[in-house]
Amino acid sequence: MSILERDFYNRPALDVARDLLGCRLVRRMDGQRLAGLILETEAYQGEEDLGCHAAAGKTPRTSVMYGPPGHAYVYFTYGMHWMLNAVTDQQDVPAAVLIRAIQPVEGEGLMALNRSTNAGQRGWTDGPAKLTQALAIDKSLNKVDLCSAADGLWIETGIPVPDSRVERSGRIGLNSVPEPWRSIPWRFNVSGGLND
DNA sequence: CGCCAGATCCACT
DNA sequence: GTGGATCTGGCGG
Repeated sequence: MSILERDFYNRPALDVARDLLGCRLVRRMDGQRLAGLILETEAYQGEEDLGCHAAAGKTPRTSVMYGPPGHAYVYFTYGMHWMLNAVTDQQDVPAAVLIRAIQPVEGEGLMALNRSTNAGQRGWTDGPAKLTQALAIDKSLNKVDLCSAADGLWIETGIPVPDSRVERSGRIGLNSVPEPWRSIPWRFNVSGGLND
């Protein structure tokens, strides 16, 4: 295993979003490892990106995005869901990458327990709020350092994903965000999963 | 299957 | 007071 270093995150969100595909998201719970390969991401870059929470400026909620790269930005939405982002780009440039889907590879049993539904394995972690539930991620992990295993959440190198397997599209769920931000192709996903 | 409404609460206006 | 980077179950075709 090799934990991604801070320099990996010290780049624009668009670059980090692309390169996080295939990397291994790891959560330590009760001494056990829960992990999945990242299949889908979205980039949110700067106050000028009207789809980014930082478009509202620096607030208590968005402050972590203005800090150093390589930390977790975990926020609450829709009255019941937690979302996991990785803060990117240099200090004072608010940017982050939303992790939208993973493919479980370690600790599948615990993930199933964390998810209430009895859907197939693919249904455990194929949405941004599903994977946070499967990995027991909530506000207690907001702002933790992803470049260290000390806080129980980090990202390791994984399986390289060639450009031929990467699909791009507009970001999901930005229903009231004006163009071009609503449709700009800042969502990345691995076509067909990683069943190599 | 696809569509739709309900759930539920916090940050920001 | 408003609406959201969502998910789920129920209902109809």
